[in-house]
Amino acid sequence: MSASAQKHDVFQAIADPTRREVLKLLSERELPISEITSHFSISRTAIAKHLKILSEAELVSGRKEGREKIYRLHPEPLSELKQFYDQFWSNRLSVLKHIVETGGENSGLKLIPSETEKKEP
Amino acid sequence: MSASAQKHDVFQAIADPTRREVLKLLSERELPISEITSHFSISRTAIAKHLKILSEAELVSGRKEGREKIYRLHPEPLSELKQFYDQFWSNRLSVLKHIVETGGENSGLKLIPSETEKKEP
DNA sequence: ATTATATAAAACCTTTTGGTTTCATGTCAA
DNA sequence: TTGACATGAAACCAAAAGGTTTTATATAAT
Repeated sequence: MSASAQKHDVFQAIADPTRREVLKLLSERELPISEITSHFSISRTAIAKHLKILSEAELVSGRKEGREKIYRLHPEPLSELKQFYDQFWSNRLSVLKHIVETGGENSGLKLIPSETEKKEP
Repeated sequence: MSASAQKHDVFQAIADPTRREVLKLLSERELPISEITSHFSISRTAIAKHLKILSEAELVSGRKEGREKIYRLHPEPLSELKQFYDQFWSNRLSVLKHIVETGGENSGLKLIPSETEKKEP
């Protein structure tokens, strides 16, 4: 097992709000399709398709138990999100550049006076 | 400024690989459309559309300078990604649950023997 | 054996996406 | 003022997304 052709990647998988909701549901406990469906206003078939996409992205897996299929979350691939995020926001020169260039506006970070400067006003 | 109707959100914006590449490019320095286009094999028009989507998600902004339009990155909204990621992976009971239930397989985390147990074999 | 549940699979439909090509417009350079 | 850029905007297209409905199948419960 290794190189999977992966028709759907994590980024695509989480692009849809319904799919994000499903993941949230499954983060609490594993659930059969029917129960997942009950949380939404769309058809069971539609949910099944969403689950298929999520499982292609390896974010969930389903096992059949009796007549129902029970899905469980596999949060691992979400680390790609963090990676992507970090590419722009963590320990990166570009962030410093951004802050310097903009003076920190809108950066979510601020250039603040040092401790020593702040104390004793 | 506040409630923006936001036709495209961050998740949708980064769903497309080309768009992710564009963001990467812009993380180095701001660039005019033509130059961005030169990094891809698709038309300038297509790139312009991608930029529109990115700017609807407020991930980039463009200013017109002379005859060219220069785009710059606005990484702030990407924090939504981290938020989403953290929802599943950080400081969450569900993570512990997941680890306990699976014994840590595929979790990216492991249950290892404590220091004292490990020492002196 | 019969019926109700839970899902699977297929066919179909509409809207959105990701592209293209074509034409118009503003700006810089000769 | 005449081109040569750099874009903007519109029309058009094929394929993918997100749904629905219908039909079939396996399993549980009576």
